[in-house]
Amino acid sequence: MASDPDERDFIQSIERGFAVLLAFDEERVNPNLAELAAATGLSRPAVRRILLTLQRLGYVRASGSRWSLTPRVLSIGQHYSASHAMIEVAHPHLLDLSVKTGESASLAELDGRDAVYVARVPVRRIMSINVSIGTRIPAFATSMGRVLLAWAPDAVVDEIIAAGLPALTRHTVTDADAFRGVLRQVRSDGWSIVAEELEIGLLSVSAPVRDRSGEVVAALASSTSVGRSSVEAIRRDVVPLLLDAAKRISADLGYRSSAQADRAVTPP
Amino acid sequence: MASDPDERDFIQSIERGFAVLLAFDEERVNPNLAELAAATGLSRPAVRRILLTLQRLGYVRASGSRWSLTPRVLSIGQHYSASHAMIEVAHPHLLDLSVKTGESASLAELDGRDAVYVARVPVRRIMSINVSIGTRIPAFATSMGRVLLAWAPDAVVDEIIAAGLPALTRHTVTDADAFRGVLRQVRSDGWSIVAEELEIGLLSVSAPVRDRSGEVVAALASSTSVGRSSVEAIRRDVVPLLLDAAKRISADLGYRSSAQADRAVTPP
DNA sequence: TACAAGTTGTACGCATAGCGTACATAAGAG
DNA sequence: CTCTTATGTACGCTATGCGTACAACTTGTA
Repeated sequence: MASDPDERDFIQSIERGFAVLLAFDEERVNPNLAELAAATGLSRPAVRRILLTLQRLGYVRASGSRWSLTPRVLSIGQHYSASHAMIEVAHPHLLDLSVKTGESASLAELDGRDAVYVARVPVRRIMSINVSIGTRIPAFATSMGRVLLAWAPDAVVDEIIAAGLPALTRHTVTDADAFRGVLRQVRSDGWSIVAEELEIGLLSVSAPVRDRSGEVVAALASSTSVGRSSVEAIRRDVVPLLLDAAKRISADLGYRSSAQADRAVTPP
Repeated sequence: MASDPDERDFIQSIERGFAVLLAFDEERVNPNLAELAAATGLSRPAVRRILLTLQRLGYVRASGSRWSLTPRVLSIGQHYSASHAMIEVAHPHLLDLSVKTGESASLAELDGRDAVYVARVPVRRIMSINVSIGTRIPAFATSMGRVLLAWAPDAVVDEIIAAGLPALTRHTVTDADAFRGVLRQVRSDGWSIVAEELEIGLLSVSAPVRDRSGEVVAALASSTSVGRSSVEAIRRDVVPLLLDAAKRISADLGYRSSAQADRAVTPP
């Protein structure tokens, strides 16, 4: 019933704790004991013990016989931002890019098959898409994801292809060979534009950010919509700004391009 | 050595798992086993088992003998936002308030002694303070915190006073009786302005948001700096806008004011 | 009012999950 | 090449956490 705790050095209770914590979602906003037990596949007494534990730790709260998450769970993510200098370093550059393009700017990292937003400067529009830090999007169908995959180990790409490339819109690249070709193109171009493959109307362009070791650690992106721009306009106007911003973030992270000597070296 | 697992129905391993996860912070960005063991007070084999477990769950990653968090930890907070309709409901109103005031707008909830940002519309300034969703600030010295405390059970206020009211700046209200007086004033005014009590130069004003049961569940705030505004200007210009926005969010949450009939009842 | 259906709380004895001590081993530093 | 400091491994014991089984409530229905 539990997933696969067949390995040594694995603490079952921790897995179970997270299972219960993550069972709170759109489907289960205020679940009761029985619902959580059903959702996690654990016995009711086990779920109860876990909930009482999480309650004592401040992550969940009971109102009658219904349970809900507390804002404490948001704090867990704070530790990520606090422990990754890149996010702070990148922020002024995101802001700068956003001002120059008039569009939202984002930074994402790869986690499994998803790109995860780790920093973002939104643009003030009423109908802005609901994207926040921590939001996950399938890597294969987004510009940020493709940049991350283009420089990722082959095994990662293979695993994503093996998991399947579903057609999220009628424009999504779903053929494995075509997809590998796209990644090769991204690697040679140094940037990726994806038009309406994740969602109709959505355009985004992305470039890699490297750390001091030269490894691609994140993808910088600028996104807009078909109403406001086009693939051609992006290629002409946004790509240079994006590459420049990505280069400056990389430089701030200590990356020294071997191909060309960077003029502005400013780690304050 | 462990904190106090003396109660029944408490799963020690879950507490330990979070202890290790939260030991990653500014102090320990890439800790090794020994550092984490020292930080948590656990034995090295125990920390190792926990790390291997967290690694399998995708929350930490090993690079050599150093460990670091993965962006997966950011996803935990997503479950909070997903399971709290208020955040989505409030967003357009935050945006509207931010546009009207030209300042950042925020929504926070009370968690222990802190106010926790759960939604926010930042203003695009280079020197914007580094506040993001999940950021915690001491409730007693902020306008949002005081609004939340003004309508919180006495026990919560007592506990905060018992924990002490440190002088964070030279303007901070640190006297227990004076503080209770401030909360009484907030309750009768229906809003709170706090000037430079958390940080020199920081001004903020806040008003309560109620759910359908009439309980105060969050605080809406507008914040600015002494260079751009003043307490008098906020009281005159911002308070009416803030109260209006807070009222509309409350209405969207199903709150019906008993004192006065709301004219605009617009749940779309 | 009594019954039924669906809850959550509690007790308890067993198995084993997870514990720490102790030792082996690898990697630098001097 | 030894000393130091780190991480990996083994192992036996204990108490931690497990699920079954039952009790106590609550709520809707006959």
